Amino acid sequence: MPGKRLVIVLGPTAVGKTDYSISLAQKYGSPIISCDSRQIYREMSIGTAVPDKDQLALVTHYFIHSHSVENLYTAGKYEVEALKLINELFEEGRDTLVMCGGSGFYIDALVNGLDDFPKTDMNLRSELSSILRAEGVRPLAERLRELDPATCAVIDMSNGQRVLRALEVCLVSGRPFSSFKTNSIKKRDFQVEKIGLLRPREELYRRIDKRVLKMIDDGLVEEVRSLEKYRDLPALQTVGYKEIFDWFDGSVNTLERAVELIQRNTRHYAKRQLSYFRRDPSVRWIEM
RNA sequence: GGUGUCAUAGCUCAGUUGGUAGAGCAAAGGACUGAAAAUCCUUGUGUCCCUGGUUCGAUUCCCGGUGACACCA
Repeated sequence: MPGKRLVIVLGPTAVGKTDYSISLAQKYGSPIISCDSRQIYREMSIGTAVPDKDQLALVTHYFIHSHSVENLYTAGKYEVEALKLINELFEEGRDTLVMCGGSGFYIDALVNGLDDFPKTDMNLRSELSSILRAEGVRPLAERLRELDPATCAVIDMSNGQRVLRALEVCLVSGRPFSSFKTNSIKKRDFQVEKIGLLRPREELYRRIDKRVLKMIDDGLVEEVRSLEKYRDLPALQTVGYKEIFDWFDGSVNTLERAVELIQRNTRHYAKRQLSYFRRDPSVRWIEM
């Protein structure tokens, strides 16, 4: 598809991606394809800072509130579903599409593609997870060392989640995790343009602090209460939800303290997003 | 006003039997192939409150000062 272009608006949380992407989408007459691993869940709204009703009315948004926390969602699924949608929209005759989001791994999955790994066995995963919880990474790391030394040389062996995933793939497939990695970039039928939004750190942190207070005013506590039954699902391992759950069960003493923790953890998150995006030389940065 | 305790990293504090100091948190940097708002790694020079004394050497001991807190008046 010559001349087709996907413009991706990315950046740290609270930098102002939503507003920016809406004006861009209006300019190009494009819908917005969201690329956010949490706004995708229909049960979560306030704590994930989804675009509000008025904003959603201005431009069609995809992958906002489109899935349920009850079903595990992954970057791999996103790659397949988003790519399908994008190709359909281009086939309708559009030249430019706007994508917006802060989930760097999802963006990479869409733009470069992930390798084909075997399907996850959830029973095996929960078995390995309980070993990780009870005994730490070591037993998993030792098994991985036998099955896939090449991966051990490359990944951070103190990262339980990484070790677990590699081991899981080895056990499910009977092949080393590393043997699935091709280091290739999948071909896409469109050009990709990445726009990164930036603000001075202090200003970004002020915006984060302020937005968290607004979430509380908007009823975050009630939203989290309504999701208590989902507490252990991966989707609810999310800044803004974890801390309120901790307040419910008393491991955090006061709501004020929970709010402080949400603000701090959101700052940490923004920082991680920045270090993820900064290493991508294809991003064109714009100072807000 | 008197007596006592304390004063060390942005914060909370350890410590140095006298040889110029280190934890947690904060903060900063980084990694990332299906949980990614997840998960993991790295980074600690600071007038050790100020002045003077003792000493080869004082952040450490002593005198005085300043400030905070507590108790007594």
